[in-house]
Amino acid sequence: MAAAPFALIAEPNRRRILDALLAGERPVGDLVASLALSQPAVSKHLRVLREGGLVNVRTDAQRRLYSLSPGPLHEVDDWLAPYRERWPSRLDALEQHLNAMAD
Amino acid sequence: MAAAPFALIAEPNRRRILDALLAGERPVGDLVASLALSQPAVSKHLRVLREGGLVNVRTDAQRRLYSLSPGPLHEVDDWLAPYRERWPSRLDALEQHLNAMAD
DNA sequence: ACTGTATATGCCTTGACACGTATATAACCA
DNA sequence: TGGTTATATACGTGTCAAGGCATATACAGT
Repeated sequence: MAAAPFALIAEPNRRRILDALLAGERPVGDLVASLALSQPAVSKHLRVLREGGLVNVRTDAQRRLYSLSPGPLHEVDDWLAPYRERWPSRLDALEQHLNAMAD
Repeated sequence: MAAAPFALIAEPNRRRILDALLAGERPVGDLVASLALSQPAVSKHLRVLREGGLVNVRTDAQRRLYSLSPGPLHEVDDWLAPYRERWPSRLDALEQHLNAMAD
């Protein structure tokens, strides 16, 4: 049951997998090598990402090449929009700091 | 131990709390009323959000007024940046559809 | 067919977390 | 002080997800 993208990117290792795929498609073995994680663990994350529509797979002989499919991240971006408009400026940060000191 | 913003916004009810705060600061009771959730549950979410720096509290007599502090969401936005550049166009979506049909 | 390589799945354990109920704390008011 | 309102914490419970190890599956080369 394809999880929401929010939950998908909550897992640090999954974010690292996605980050690794930014450079282009990669076989599972490559990902295992770059994340200090067991091969089954990586395969399971890839499955979750696949079911969530964040990655695609392509079969190449025994290997399976995973690539990005960032479409669903759009939902996160959309949700973020109203908050982006409320981004704190540096002055706000200073103000918060002073408020914290006043406590 | 202030959780990363990614984990904070993974919880749907927490997102709803943040969304409710977009309109301005609110006492806990208001939030309880708008999310069909027990008061303790809301208080706990607020605690997590507070520790994560996503909300501020202000005491007003017996009430505690929570307000947004969206700064940490910047981290999510930053992480999202490289993916945003890879957003699928409608043509990409068509292509994916065709690829899926070809399987 | 047999072996090796690459990846996926099954099973199990563990830890985290979301929730509710009950209770504590705090501020207000009479 | 006692009672009432508003919110926080303690505690117990159920669920779920992430990880590892073992094993299955798929493909390739001999």
